[in-house]
Parts: sequence; C-alpha cells; structure tokens
Amino acid sequence: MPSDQTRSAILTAAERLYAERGFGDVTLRDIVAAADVNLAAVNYHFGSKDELIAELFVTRSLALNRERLTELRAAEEAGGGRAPIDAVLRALVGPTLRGGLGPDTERSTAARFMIRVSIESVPPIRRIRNREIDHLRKFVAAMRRSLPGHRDVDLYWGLHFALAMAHQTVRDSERLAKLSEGQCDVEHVDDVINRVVGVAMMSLTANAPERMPAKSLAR
Amino acid sequence: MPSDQTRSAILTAAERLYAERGFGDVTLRDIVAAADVNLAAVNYHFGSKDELIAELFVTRSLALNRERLTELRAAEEAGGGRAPIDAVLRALVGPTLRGGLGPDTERSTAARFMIRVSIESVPPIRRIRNREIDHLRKFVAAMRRSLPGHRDVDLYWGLHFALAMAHQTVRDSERLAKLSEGQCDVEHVDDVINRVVGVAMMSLTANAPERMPAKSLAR
DNA sequence: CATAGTTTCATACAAATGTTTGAATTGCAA
DNA sequence: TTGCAATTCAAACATTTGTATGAAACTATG
Repeated sequence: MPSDQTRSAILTAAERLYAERGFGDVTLRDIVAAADVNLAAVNYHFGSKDELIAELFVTRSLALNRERLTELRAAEEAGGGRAPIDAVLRALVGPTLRGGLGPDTERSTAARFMIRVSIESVPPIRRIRNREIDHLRKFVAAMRRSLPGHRDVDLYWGLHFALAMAHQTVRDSERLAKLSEGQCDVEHVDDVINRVVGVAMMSLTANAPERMPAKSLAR
Repeated sequence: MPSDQTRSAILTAAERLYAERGFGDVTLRDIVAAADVNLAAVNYHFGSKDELIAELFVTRSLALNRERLTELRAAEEAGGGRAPIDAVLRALVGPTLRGGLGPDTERSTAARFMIRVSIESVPPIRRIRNREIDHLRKFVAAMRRSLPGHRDVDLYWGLHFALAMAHQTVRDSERLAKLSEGQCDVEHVDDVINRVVGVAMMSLTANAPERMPAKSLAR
C-alpha cells in the first residue's frame, strides 16, 4: 500500500485552489506547485485532470449528502418520523451555510469547492450531478411529511428557494457585506441559517395548503 | 464611419456563445466561426478578447440597470414618490426573470449572458462590477421609503434574498423542472415573478420593524 | 545484498489559444 | 479612374496546457 502522501497533497491543494479561483483559472502546474510535487504525479495518481476533479467531487458530494441526511434523520426520529418543517429545512441548508460561511477550515474549503462545482459546469461532473436530484427528492418527501396537505408544487418551490438563498449567500457574502457596510453579519452563521430557514418556512406556511395569491400581474 | 457589420456580428455571436456555454469553454475561434468572420477581426475591432467581453458587459449592464430604474421610477411616481414594496421588488427582479425565463429572444440571451458574468468572475469585469453596488443602493433607498421604520439590515437581507431567488431560478430552472417533474412551470414568467416577490415581501413584512425571531438555535 | 515493483523526476510533445503580421481587398472621395 | 484609408484575410507566432516518456530514486521482499 503506497504512502498516499503525494496523492492527498494533490487532492488538498487542488481543492483549495479550485475553491478559491474556480476551475478555469487553475492549471495542473498551479496545483503541483502548491502541493510541492512533480508535475507528472497528477497523471500518475489520477490518470487525468478530469479524473482528479471527479474524485474530489464524488468525495465531497457524498459527504455533504451524508451530513444532510444524518441531520434530517435525527430530526425525524426525535419527532417520531415527522420532523417540524424548520428542522427539515435546517438539515438541507445548514451544512452548506456552516461550511461556506464558517471559519477557514477544511470544511470551509470543501463547501466552497462544492459551490464552484454547482456553478461552473465542468464535463466530468455533469454526469454525476444527476444523482443530486434523487438526493433532493428525499427532502421533498420529508417536507411532505412535515406539511401534509400542502401542494407538491409549493414544496418544490420552497426547497428551491431555500437552496437559492443559502447558495447565493455563500457565493455573494462579500457583496452583501459591502452593500450593507457590514450590517449583514455573515460571521454569525446560526443567525444566517435562521434567516434563510425562516424565510423559506414563511413561504411554505404563510399561505397554507391554498394557492399563493397572485398579486397584480403587472405587465 | 465603418459599416459595423463585422463588429456587431462578433458581438451577437459572442454573447450567444457565452450565454450558452460560459466563458471558459468559448474560444475566439468558436466566436468567429459562429459570426462567420475572420479570426483577426476580433483583435482588429476590439483590441483583445477581454475588451470584447468588457464591452458586452458594460452594454448589457447599463441596459439592465436602466430597465430596472425605469420600472422603479414609474412605480414611485404612480405612488407619489413612494411605491408599494412589492412594486420595488418587482422592478428589481422582473427584468432578470423576464429575460432569463422568457422565450429565446435577444433579451433572453442578454439575460443569460449577465447571469454568466455574475457567476464566472472574469478579470476584465471584476473592476466594473463594483458599480453594481451603487445601483443596488438605489433600491435599498426605495425600499426604505416603502417600508419606513424597518431596520436597514432587514432591507439588505430582503434585497439579497430576492436577488438570490431570481438569480438561481434562472440558473437552475432546468434542475427545478426535473426535480418537480414539470410541476414548477417556469414558462409562466409572471407567476414566477409573483412567487419570488411574494416570498421576499413576506420576509420583509411578516415581522414588521421588530427583529426577526430567532427560533431554536439548533447546534 | 540483490531484485522487482512502485514512485518521483526532468524533460519533451502535441494540441489549443490569444495575438500579430503583412499582404490582399474593399469602399469611397478627389 | 486614381489614390488612400479602412477592413478583411491567410498564415504564422509565442504561450500555455494537459499528457506522455524514460531514466533515476526509493521501498520492500527474497
């Protein structure tokens, strides 16, 4: 069994650089320089640049999904198979927000890497990414259990909006801080999670099982 | 005065390709092939690839801001200097959503190009993008007029979430459609706008001038 | 120690990409 | 028509990038 030192040095350096600069701006030579290994090591250990990215992605994707589902199951077991809707939403967006906004740790790098992945659609990942749908469906099912009687279409929109807010907050935290001149404090992650979950929850519960009232259809 | 035919053919082709595939995957040769012009034409008319992108961006950025502000001013004048909050939000997210979700027209291409810009941060644009903050501040001011007594920080978050939902809906409409098996109909743009505005509005008005109640701070 | 298998290394290669060049062509005014 | 500037064109250039190669260094096993 090989020492794995080189291999994991490449993975660590690559993930950090991708998270920081995106896929387009990071070359193999950047990676091997950061990892302090030889250029040929990437192809030796991973076969190709794409396979390196794919390995990073599957690892982190599985970890994220596992973390979400663990939280969801814990909440559902605590509630006897039916978790309150805010707990379901919290399990959905919590891992991403804690990772993306929290202190600079391995988790933070991983979260930012996943954000990049979901943004810059790189070929080796497009295929694998379809599994994400199956993962999200589990949360739709949990939401259905939490809010019986609600129309499915509203649950879908609620989940979509919750993810949108979480995602964009991680992506654009800098702009938000600048716009608000520091008033929107993204450092207090729990407050952010409460905000996102709160808004998503309102959109689901404010106008119960009925259709959302369409206001003036201007233009 | 030159004929401009080549110049505008390049701009049109470039915008379409960038909107479709992103900046990383589109080469100058792709662009000139689509525009049916010579390779050297790009450098002759624009100086460099980056300047081509920059010109596209400033044009579209100004147009988008102008469209938003026109709608906002119309709403404020109709209300005697104070527009209802939903009209302000509608002016903010309407242009993006109508452009991004609407039929395949020039506007749709422009909207999708702008989405790309806001995602893949390419050097020639990062500088110009700071002006976006000033633009958004005008909407914060309008929101302040619409909802006197509200805390600024809540307005910032409301604006941020509204943009997040609009943005992500354009970006991920495909996933949403697949997840919901077509139940979430993004073709009916006005319905989508109503949903986004409705949720953003709830997040602003549900808990009036007070602080949003922080629910259980799980973990 | 000797040897076989694994890993590292310097270097090379081919393809792709943005840019440049200088000649050819076009459009138009004198 | 002639002459001149603007534009178009084919070709080439310099870099950059991912990948491949073959020798060297290392590791562990007999």
